[in-house]
Amino acid sequence: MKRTPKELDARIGEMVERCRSEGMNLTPQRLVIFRALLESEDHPSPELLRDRVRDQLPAVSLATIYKTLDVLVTLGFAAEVPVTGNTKRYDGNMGAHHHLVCTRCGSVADADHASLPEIPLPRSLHGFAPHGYSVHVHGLCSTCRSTLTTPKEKKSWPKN
Amino acid sequence: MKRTPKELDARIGEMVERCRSEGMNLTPQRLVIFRALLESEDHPSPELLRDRVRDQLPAVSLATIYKTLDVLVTLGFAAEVPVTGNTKRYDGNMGAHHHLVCTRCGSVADADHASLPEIPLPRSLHGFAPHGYSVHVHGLCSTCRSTLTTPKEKKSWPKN
DNA sequence: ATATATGCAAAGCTTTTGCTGAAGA
DNA sequence: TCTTCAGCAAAAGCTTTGCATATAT
Repeated sequence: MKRTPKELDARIGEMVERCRSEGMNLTPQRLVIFRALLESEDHPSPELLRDRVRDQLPAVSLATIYKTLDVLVTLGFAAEVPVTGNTKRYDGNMGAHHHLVCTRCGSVADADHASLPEIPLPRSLHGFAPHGYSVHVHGLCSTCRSTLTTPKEKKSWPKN
Repeated sequence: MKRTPKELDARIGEMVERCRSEGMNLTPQRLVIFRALLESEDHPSPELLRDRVRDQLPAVSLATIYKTLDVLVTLGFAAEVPVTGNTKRYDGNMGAHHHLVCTRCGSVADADHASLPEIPLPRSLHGFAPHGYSVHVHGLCSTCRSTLTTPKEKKSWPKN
């Protein structure tokens, strides 16, 4: 998610306020991790996020990354992204938006909610009461599109 | 996904054909697991799927469940569902459809693609070449809606 | 000063892998 | 008979937890 420095600072300010009002400590780890998440546009995994803050927090532990992400999710400043695969991935963009999922490399990019036409949700869907939605668009990201001449290796059968 | 016995048998027939044409063995495990997946409407995890086939395959191992699901995904007869949480979940419904995600219990139900208005996808989205989409509707499932007065368990589906 | 958080290491789960006996074709 | 597969157990990978120390307020 693109963010101006101003928006970024504003968001961090909200988070600072919220930590105070919740009686939580404002640690450098939390600030740096939150900022790194906000500056990421690729829904990083906890491990990747650790790599991104390592220059600022050389001794940070993965456990702290996990705990901080939990805090951010609980406070409503981050969300876990629904993905396939074995690792969690997080999003610091809490506005309504869609996901562009590359079927070739698995990348997940955000697209503004306004980039697709609005869907009028019915009052009820088979007894389900909808209250919002996001579209998962699948296709090819620009990187994969430009390397299409190098076909992805076909999966061979499990040889046990 | 609702399926008539006829559709179910047809689908299993396709899978049988495909196994043969690929030179793969048609084992009772594969048939039973695939059938159980097709009969599930809740996007079961591998472990839950094992529980569901245990009466027919008392000695089945979790490893076989995993391997079979891999095979089904590779052949295009199943798909991993993008979800949050720590366990994979699978879908035997390969037609275009949407997902109704309950924000209270974490259940994921299918909704026919026709249950929501069609979105005209642009040719390109920020360099991304779309080729399909599904909508993740979030809200309350009918079960959670009717038990809203009973704020008992928080989340029952994913174990975390 | 006191409550809260970090970092470490260990534990807990989920998923994958190597191997051997069993079974499908 | 000749592959391929199931089941087991071990390994690998991701996430959570307990605890002692360090830090924020």
